[in-house]
Amino acid sequence: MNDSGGNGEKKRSRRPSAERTAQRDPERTRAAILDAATREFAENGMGGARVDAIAERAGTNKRMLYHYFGDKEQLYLRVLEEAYVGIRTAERALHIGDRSPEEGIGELALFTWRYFLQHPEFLSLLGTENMHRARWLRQSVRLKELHSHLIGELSDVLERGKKQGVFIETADPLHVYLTIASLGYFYLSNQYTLSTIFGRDLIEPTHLNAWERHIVHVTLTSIKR
Amino acid sequence: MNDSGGNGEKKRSRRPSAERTAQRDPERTRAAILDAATREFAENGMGGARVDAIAERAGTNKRMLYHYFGDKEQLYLRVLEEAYVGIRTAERALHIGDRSPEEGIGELALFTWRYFLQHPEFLSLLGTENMHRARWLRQSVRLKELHSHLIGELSDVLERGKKQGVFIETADPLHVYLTIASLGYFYLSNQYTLSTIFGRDLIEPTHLNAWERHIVHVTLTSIKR
DNA sequence: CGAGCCGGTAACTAAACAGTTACTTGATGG
DNA sequence: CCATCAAGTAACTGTTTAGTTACCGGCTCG
Repeated sequence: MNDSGGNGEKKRSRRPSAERTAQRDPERTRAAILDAATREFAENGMGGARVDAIAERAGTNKRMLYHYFGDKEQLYLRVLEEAYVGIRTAERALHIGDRSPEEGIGELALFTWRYFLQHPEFLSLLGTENMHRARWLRQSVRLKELHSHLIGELSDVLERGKKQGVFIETADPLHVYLTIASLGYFYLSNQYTLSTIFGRDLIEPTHLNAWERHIVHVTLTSIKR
Repeated sequence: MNDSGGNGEKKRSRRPSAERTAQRDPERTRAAILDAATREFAENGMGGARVDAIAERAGTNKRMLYHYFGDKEQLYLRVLEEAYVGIRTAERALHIGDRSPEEGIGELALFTWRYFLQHPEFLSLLGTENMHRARWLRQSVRLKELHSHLIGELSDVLERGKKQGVFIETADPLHVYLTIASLGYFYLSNQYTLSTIFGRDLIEPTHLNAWERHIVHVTLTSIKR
């Protein structure tokens, strides 16, 4: 991780005047910038995010930001890539093929909903990127292989379900995933306008639980024979 | 509308030198600004939209924009309000209660999908507003009554379906509407990232038609007994 | 030990931005 | 035919912004 390697613990100076300057830690600074940028881009979008605000949130300054990430656009793309890596990595750990087809799909629906719920910044980043017609994501070279695994595994589960006669023949893996993602994404990312216009606080635990059950119900009834 | 009222049609000058300066038309200028602002805000969000760009798109200048709308925030709220009025007005014309319960719900699903498809700027504005946690929509005084009609009419249709034994007893009007809106919104507003990561062009007519049928199918199977 | 490198700071710059002001033009009514 | 007023123009202002530059200080290795 750290190039200057070895005994990284002994760096602390004993001089009392040095207490404001924390020990140097490139990895931590880099991670802090990425984390701060994730929050800033999620809250304000690519256009609305401020480089100064990111530096301040990270407890550092612009010089370091440009040093580690080049410029605002490259930093944004990094944030977006990391967000995708996050969800796809967690998804793989599910192993939805280890259960019965019905349980596997239900599990994926539950996982997706809960991941969205715990990672509002991911939803927001997707929204921003789509407003810009995937301008930056399209340039990404890292994200070609990442998503095929999901569709492949989902496809296997559906095939098994069809052979067992529990799923309809027309069930399509991409459609099933889009259904699950739609129901989670819209409810959460649009909760503020929806709560306002319909006068119901959608983020309340009661409603949240009801919608979780609804997602699983809708997904399964739409593909069950 | 126009304070100086009366005979607004006879204003045209016959002087040939006046051809570059179009006739004065406050209503048209106002509408042009609102239209230009809708596109600019939809494409760039509240933070990313540029007042100069709006004026240029409208074929006018900032002075007129500030004259008619006050400032950028008030203009943005106006755009948002008009967008909501647009969809809710079109929805009312449907009269989903005039058909059988099943047909009524199917009709609402089809309408919503097609409206979203034809008004991408509406979806984008919702996205922007939600990123800001409905900061401006909450301030709107015009939009309290607008949405209750939809839920009321939907509720009636569901009740009728339950009495006829075609719908399950647990079907909830808000859930049904959220299901329909989710499936349309996510597919369209996230089409760019989805097409990129899954390598399938979702805006192609074949896929569009398949998803339209899917929405109706999912909505109805989720509430049918 | 001291040269140089690396993590980090802060002040700066050129451009872009929202909002304003001084002005022009042309229609209208007395 | 001129005083008035509203529609419209364009240049300006103070502030904010992305990106840069000059500098600091401590660690490490020759």
